[in-house]
Amino acid sequence: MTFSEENYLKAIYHLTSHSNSGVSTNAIAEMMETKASSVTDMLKKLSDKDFVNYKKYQGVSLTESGKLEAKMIVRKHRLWEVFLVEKLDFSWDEVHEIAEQLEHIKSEKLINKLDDFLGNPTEDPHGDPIPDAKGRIIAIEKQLLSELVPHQSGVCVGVKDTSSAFLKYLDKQEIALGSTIDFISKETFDLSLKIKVDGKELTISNKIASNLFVKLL
Amino acid sequence: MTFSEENYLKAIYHLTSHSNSGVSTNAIAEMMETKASSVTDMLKKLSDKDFVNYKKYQGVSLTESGKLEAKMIVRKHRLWEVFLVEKLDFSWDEVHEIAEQLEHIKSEKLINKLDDFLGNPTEDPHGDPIPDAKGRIIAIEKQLLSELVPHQSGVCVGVKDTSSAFLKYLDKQEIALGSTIDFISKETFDLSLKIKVDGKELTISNKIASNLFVKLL
DNA sequence: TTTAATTTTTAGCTTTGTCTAAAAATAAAT
DNA sequence: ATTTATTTTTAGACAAAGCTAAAAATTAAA
Ligand SMILES: [Mn+2]
Ligand SMILES: [Mn+2]
Ligand SMILES: [Mn+2]
Ligand SMILES: [Mn+2]
Repeated sequence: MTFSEENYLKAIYHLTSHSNSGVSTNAIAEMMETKASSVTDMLKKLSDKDFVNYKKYQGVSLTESGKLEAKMIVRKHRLWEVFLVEKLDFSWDEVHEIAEQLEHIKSEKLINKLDDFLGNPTEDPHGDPIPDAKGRIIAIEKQLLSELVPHQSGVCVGVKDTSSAFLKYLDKQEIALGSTIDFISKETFDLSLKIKVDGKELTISNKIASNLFVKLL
Repeated sequence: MTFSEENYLKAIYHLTSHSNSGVSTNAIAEMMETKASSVTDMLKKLSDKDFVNYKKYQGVSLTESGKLEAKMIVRKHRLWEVFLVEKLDFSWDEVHEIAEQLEHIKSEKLINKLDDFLGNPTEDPHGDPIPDAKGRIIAIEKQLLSELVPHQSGVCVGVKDTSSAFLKYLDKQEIALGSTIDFISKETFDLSLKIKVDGKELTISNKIASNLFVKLL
């Protein structure tokens, strides 16, 4: 399995994880920042290897083996992110790029030992679940802060956007995983939210709220 | 810098580190398990990028920038080996292959943080020196056990052959880095050595002795 | 239901790194 | 000093992964 094949599987996995229907060539091309023609070429290759179900012009989906492969790459990515944050003291906005490289290291023994070394974490630094060695995922119920109604409270458990810009914004506002968030009121004009973060009042835009996952208290 | 370019630089570095004259195309081909024609192609590319001094038919050597690049790859390789052994509890015969992959991960910050996390080790699990962030190497004086004369004693500080087979043999004989070795006598017929390892008497072949580095007591 | 727009695929080209086979240069041996 | 052997380089081919431009299929619009 080449790096490129692994990256395509991962992209298809992420695109199909929420809407579990087939995914389009263009959607993959956009996510991978490549051209549709390149995607078509790769889909044929992945189809020959039985990692995807592909019929011309009809979108693509992962086979069971393709899904497992994808989950193992995601597992590696997220475990390495935990390592970088917990052991090497990286901040959560710096780890994604490095994990993009580390996720391609091939050694089952390595990743399982790393898993143990980290204490078998179930979530990565961004609150995303880490598949176990068999591909099982423990999904916690969480919802977007933007979907709450005033006077509800929750704990911040994840971010939807994991861009460095967004994560740095959260650092600046002192919003972190584990922060208690009380939803006070919503402004009807721009849908911005007045909230309390660990007791401290703050106003955030709806865009921010729709990228923050909370678990209701 | 591609993985392949990095591997060539590393090979040339290792081939020139002892005999610091130019190295032949064939020698590189043999070390990299590839063909001489492939080597020639790569040497042109590395020469264009000023990593090597290369003139047709006249062997090749590293430029200063090439040597520094090579050292940084060796640094990464050896630091990752320390990580695998010290933190993840791998044995010293398992780490080389994985380090061959990890040495290509690109992030200066990562490797320097890893270095600190490991306590800035100066040697890897096989006793080889780890270049620092600037490429400096602290060489300890050591010699092959096969070069000693009877009644000399030393501490085992390194291995020349790092193959899994050899390392497993040493494990079996309970010879490890740090073991005290007393050289008792040499058999004239086959040059085999009678030694004591931490007080326990043992006979080893000359081939073994010529792959063990000791520091004289 | 034709036409128009969009999406997807194909065809052909490029780069990287590899290979084999042949040619050229160097080294060794008569 | 030739001839022979070895080493090194070149020439040409191939697979992987990407691209552009054109063709084909599908979807949307008129
Ligand atoms: Mn990530
Ligand atoms: Mn993450
Ligand atoms: Mn090694
Ligand atoms: Mn080593």
